[in-house]
Amino acid sequence: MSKLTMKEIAKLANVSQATVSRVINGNKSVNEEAAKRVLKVIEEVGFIPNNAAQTLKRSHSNIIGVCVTETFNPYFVELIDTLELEARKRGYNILLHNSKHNPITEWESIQNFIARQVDGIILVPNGEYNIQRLNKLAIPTVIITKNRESLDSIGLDHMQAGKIAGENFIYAGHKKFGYIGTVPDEKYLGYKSVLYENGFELNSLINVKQTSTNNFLIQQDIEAYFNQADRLDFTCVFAANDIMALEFLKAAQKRGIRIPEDISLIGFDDTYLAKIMGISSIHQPIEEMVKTTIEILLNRIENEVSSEKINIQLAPTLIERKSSNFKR
Amino acid sequence: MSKLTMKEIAKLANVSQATVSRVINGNKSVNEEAAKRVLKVIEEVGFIPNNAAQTLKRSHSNIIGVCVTETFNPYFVELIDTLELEARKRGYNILLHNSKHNPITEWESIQNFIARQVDGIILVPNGEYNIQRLNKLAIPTVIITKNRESLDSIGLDHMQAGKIAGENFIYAGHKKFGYIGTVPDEKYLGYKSVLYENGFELNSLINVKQTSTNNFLIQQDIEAYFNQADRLDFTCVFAANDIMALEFLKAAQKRGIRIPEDISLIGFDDTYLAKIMGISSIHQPIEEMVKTTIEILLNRIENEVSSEKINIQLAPTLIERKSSNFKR
DNA sequence: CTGTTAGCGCTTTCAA
DNA sequence: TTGAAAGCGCTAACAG
Repeated sequence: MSKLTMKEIAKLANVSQATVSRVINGNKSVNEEAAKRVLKVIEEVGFIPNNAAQTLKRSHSNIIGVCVTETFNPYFVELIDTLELEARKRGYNILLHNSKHNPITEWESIQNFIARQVDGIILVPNGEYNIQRLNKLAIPTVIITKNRESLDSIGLDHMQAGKIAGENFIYAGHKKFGYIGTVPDEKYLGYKSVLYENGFELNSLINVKQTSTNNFLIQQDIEAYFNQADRLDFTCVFAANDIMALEFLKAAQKRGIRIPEDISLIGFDDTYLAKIMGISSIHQPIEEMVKTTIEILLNRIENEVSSEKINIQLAPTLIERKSSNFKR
Repeated sequence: MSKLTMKEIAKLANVSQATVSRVINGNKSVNEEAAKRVLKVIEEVGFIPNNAAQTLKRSHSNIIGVCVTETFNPYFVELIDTLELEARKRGYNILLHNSKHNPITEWESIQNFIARQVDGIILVPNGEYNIQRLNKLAIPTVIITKNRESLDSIGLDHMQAGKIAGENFIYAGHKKFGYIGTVPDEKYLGYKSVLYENGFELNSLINVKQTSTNNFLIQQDIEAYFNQADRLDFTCVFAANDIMALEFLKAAQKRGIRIPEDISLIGFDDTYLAKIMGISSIHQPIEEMVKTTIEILLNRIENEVSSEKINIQLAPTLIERKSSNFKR
């Protein structure tokens, strides 16, 4: 079945191979009778053109390489899903890789993309490691969820997100502040800066290791914090993502700490985890981000426009749920 | 960068293109000096062989097509992740598709796999729609998570899973039983059969529409049930997956129904959702399933062994957590 | 409107 | 150990 070629189809339909190619590619200038015959044969034998040959010949593949840093976080799953959908609408498939926060794996993925002749790359980057190399490759690329000057990019303003969380807490009357996440990080910086500006400081940092990439490991980090702290010196806490927020919530509940009465909590990503648990969270507009990403990328691929880099920063918004909706 | 070919490498290294191919493919019979020269050039210019050409020539791609029914359920995310890892260990990439429970999309994915010259297919099927067609295609395929006689398959014994849930409830002293899910389904059948065998019956079915493929839609279905029922006529309930279990839990809590004191709850898949929420759940051994799947598939691809179909049914185990650990 | 033909970049005989 | 050359299946320019 899968060993059929246009040659056989041509023979069966009594036309040349070129004509078969024409009807498959919707070329108008084919006799209607002949076209019908070809289509019938294709249908009957279930012929599907060999994409490797097409790619080789056309020197493009209609594939977009997507590399994310993790799939454990449901935020990325939703991102991937949306990316796939929007790409498909435009006639492209996604080749998905997961760098698992490892720059070496990320680079291998990029090489694999090149080998597979992808027409463009969408990357959730791990730091700066491969940005310059990627730039030299001169393949259409857009960085998503974060901003990088040297390439096209679209991301949320993380600094601003940190500020919004901080402002919200300050406005609600908090005086003592906590942060959960891996530092340094722009959210962390933004959060801290707004605290300082208002005469406060960050009282506690619950450090999540960079290598803690699943619920269980994050839970361990948070438990470790709770176990070494005699009492909590903050009344509100901002978590770098919803998984961390959720694990904090669980650890707190386990110890009889009430959310939000004792401690207000804000997460990040606004995934369904936050929705399920009623955790306030900073929303990332996935659909807008993805649509714009595809737009920019296909423009680069298909129109080869200006070399001016595009860098878009989306504004974060806080979705308030019960975990922080409590004035002191 | 990406327009380099072996020809240029050959010229730069002062050898023939064939020799370049030889060193890339680790062919022994190449002069050591020459090989070193070639490697150096490749390194310098960052050459990566064109995979489309390789695939065309070799008539295999080292790609496995994987098509799942959804990615919303974290169970499938974990499945995909493990699949990717195990495949990569064996030198294969994954081409991932999501049929979103649509047999037409599923068939399109399969056709895309053929077009892309995948060496094999791993499928989480939607019913029976494409099983026969797939069989005719004569491409190595293994069905995962479910069993299909006409193809290689590995899955949990869903019937048995339903029985285990039912038995657990009966053993704990329950007399009135509920089920949440889309019916008919093997888990449902197994559950019901064990109830009948013990002189009980299914008192309530909370029907989740087949089209309810995310939290929100499932929530609506469950809310709809609660809203039309004056009182619950069961004291225990088995949910077809953890998402449903979770949404039931939320809907119950909202109404002051205590889990497990008023109603015992068992979910299915044993995802982190169940772990997070302390929901008892029937465990699916992902890693074992995936390893066996890859084993069977690569055996078919690389060794073209017997045409005897392999059908493996794994035994389900119940992981008891607080949602059902309560004797009446 | 249609067939012939020349490659796309690679692997792999075959001879040397 | 090596190079020349054929050809994987397809597209597209060209000639008719």
